[in-house]
Amino acid sequence: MSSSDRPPKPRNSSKASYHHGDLRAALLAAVAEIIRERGAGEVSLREAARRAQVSHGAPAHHFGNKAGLLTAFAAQGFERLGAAIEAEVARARSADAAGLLAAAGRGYVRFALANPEHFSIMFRRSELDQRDPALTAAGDRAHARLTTAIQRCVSEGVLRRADVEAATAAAWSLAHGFAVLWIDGRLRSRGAGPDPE
Amino acid sequence: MSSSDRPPKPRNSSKASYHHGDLRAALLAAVAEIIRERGAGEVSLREAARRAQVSHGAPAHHFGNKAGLLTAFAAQGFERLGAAIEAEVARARSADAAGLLAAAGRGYVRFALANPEHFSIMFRRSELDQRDPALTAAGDRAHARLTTAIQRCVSEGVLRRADVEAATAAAWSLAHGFAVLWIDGRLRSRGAGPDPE
DNA sequence: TGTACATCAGTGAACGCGCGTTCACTGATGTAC
DNA sequence: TGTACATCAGTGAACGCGCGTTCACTGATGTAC
Repeated sequence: MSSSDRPPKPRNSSKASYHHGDLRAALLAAVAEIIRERGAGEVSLREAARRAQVSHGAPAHHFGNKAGLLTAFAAQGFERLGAAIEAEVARARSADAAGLLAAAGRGYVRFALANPEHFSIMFRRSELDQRDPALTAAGDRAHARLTTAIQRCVSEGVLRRADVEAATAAAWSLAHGFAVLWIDGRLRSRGAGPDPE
Repeated sequence: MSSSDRPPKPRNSSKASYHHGDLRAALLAAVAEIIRERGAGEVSLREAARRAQVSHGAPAHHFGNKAGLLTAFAAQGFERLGAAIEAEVARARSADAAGLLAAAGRGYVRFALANPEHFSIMFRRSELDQRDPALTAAGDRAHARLTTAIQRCVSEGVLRRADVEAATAAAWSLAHGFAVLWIDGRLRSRGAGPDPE
């Protein structure tokens, strides 16, 4: 008995190895799942812990507090947003400046439609820890991708320097508004895939 | 003693007369206040009751449940949105079709910036009772104001009929995105008032 | 004008729930020797 | 290879809180006579 009443050690399966394996990633995935199933307002440390199959204290231990978890999730979103814009711009490498800007917008929308859970948290500033360096860095990086495309428009003479500010606001507004309305289901009556401009 | 230990009857002051006077309006105002001070996620029946100075059971008695309160608040928002668009369009009566569309967009943004509390609830569909007739009616009415402006563009030949769908999506996206980003504070670094297009 | 009554807006006690956070702890891991 | 130890990721009990909802009730109001 004394040797057999210990449960068998968990196997070193592909995922679970070191304590949990990757609790951080598991919790972020749980957050996405909760938002998908119940909405962004329903995220809680305890529910995330339940889904990641750890005790309810674990998330706080890992992220400090609830804002920490949401902030990490939002930062992950900004990383992906930056990557999505980058990818679309790269695909349109040979296009002119206006084409690049359109590509950036397309990347923005693509990201939002592919990651509505992240998107719905990223802009809830009041629930995030805005001093978090990872969050601000990721946000700045994503923003820089848009700015770069606008600058290209200026240097190629498509856009006057005086209009940069307005153009940035307009392009961002258009992409953002489209994404928000689409995710909310208000634009989804007809139409096929996402359409830029 | 027997006649004086009753507290003095509340005076028929301009507001409080019939039971509460206008509890419905007081609760809706309380909701706006909570959102302004603490954010849209912090609205609760009990806090609204506290601010309206009634018992915590009163809001449920009036609106059925929490979704009922939020739905009434959102419906009020859509009413105001429709009125705001209407007002801007009326002011631009003599403009051409494109001018009318711009005016409609201006009305949309004006409303959002003047009523960020309502705006932040109106598009949280999952928290509203979407079968509520007052909500859908107000929403449809506001939407119709945008559609009308687009139709004018078609009838004046500014827009091809085939582009109506895309133009509606673009106009709405632009106005909505601008409003959302502005309210969130992401566009607010420079610039004076709200700028259309 | 006065009286009796029906209505129903608002009360307040009670319920059970899930939450965030804290904290002493355990036990698996990596490391020093 | 083997042993002792320090670290620290994750545990689980405990706390106090605010919440939504229910429900028997009260008492101000409007109405019928």
